[in-house]
Amino acid sequence: MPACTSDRENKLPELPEIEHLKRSLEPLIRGAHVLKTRLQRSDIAHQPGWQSGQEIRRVSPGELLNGTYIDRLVRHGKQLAFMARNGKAICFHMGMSGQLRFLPRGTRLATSRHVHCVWSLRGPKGEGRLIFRDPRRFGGIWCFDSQEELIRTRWSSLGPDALNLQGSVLVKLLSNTRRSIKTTLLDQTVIAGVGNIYADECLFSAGIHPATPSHTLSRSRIMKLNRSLQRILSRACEKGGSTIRSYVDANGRSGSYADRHLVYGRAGLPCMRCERILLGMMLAQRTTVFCDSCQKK
DNA sequence: CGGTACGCCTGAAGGC
DNA sequence: TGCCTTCAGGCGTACC
Repeated sequence: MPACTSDRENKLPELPEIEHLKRSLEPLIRGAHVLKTRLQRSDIAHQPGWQSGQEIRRVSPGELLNGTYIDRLVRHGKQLAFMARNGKAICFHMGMSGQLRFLPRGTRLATSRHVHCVWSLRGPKGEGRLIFRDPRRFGGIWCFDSQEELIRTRWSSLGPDALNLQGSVLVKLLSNTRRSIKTTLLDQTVIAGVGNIYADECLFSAGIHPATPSHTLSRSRIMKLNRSLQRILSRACEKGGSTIRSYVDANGRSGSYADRHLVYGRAGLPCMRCERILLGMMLAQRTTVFCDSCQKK
């Protein structure tokens, strides 16, 4: 039996990866004075009102928090925001391959390819540069004049954060949609933060077939699903998220959760629970792996 | 409402 | 060995 497939671990940073990133960045940049910003690729930064095809409004250094202080880091779902002392806010989405790295003064990045924005900071642990790097450019930076505007215009369309979600809330969210449970879990406007890896993992853990129509799930099965979701997400947050080649934390370290994946990336391999061969299917245009024996509709 | 498809983008991996 | 093709993924959007 092969130990593992040639797991093409190239998946997006989901909630646990972003939460771990937030925790690793906080001691380095919370309270930091932003001394200088350099936007290398203007199309990676967005402002409300800017739409592709229209005239491009240049994002100014001030909008990237130049001259002010980073007071707080806030995560919602897969998105991370810096709240500044002057009231402004910037929000990051890492897409598939986004990285935020803090480089203490004197250290260099192995490659500066695909570095789109650089902030020079005087932080609580000393000076350094914060870099945003995103080879695939599915991610981006959104600039807001106020924190209220970020929440009103960008985060209001997201569902409640998946971490510490109450089971009874999940019951309510799933009750009025006929879509498959996997599709619903991936919909950020329903629940914020669940991506393909953790959707498959928590459905396996809860014994629920991914194609089950959401509204047919009993209250007790949804409560069980939520317990699985909370356990898997919180454990992954502590471990630093999945080991995904493209994900690294603020210090450049990758996560260590991959060895705990029971279904993700294991289609065609034996189920860890019953040893039957795990099946793969496409659901919501995404690779889905499940055990036909352990997971029921 | 839900489902299906596409484009965006790069690098890993597989075939030859 | 190196070139070429395929594929993965979130998310916005279009269309049935």
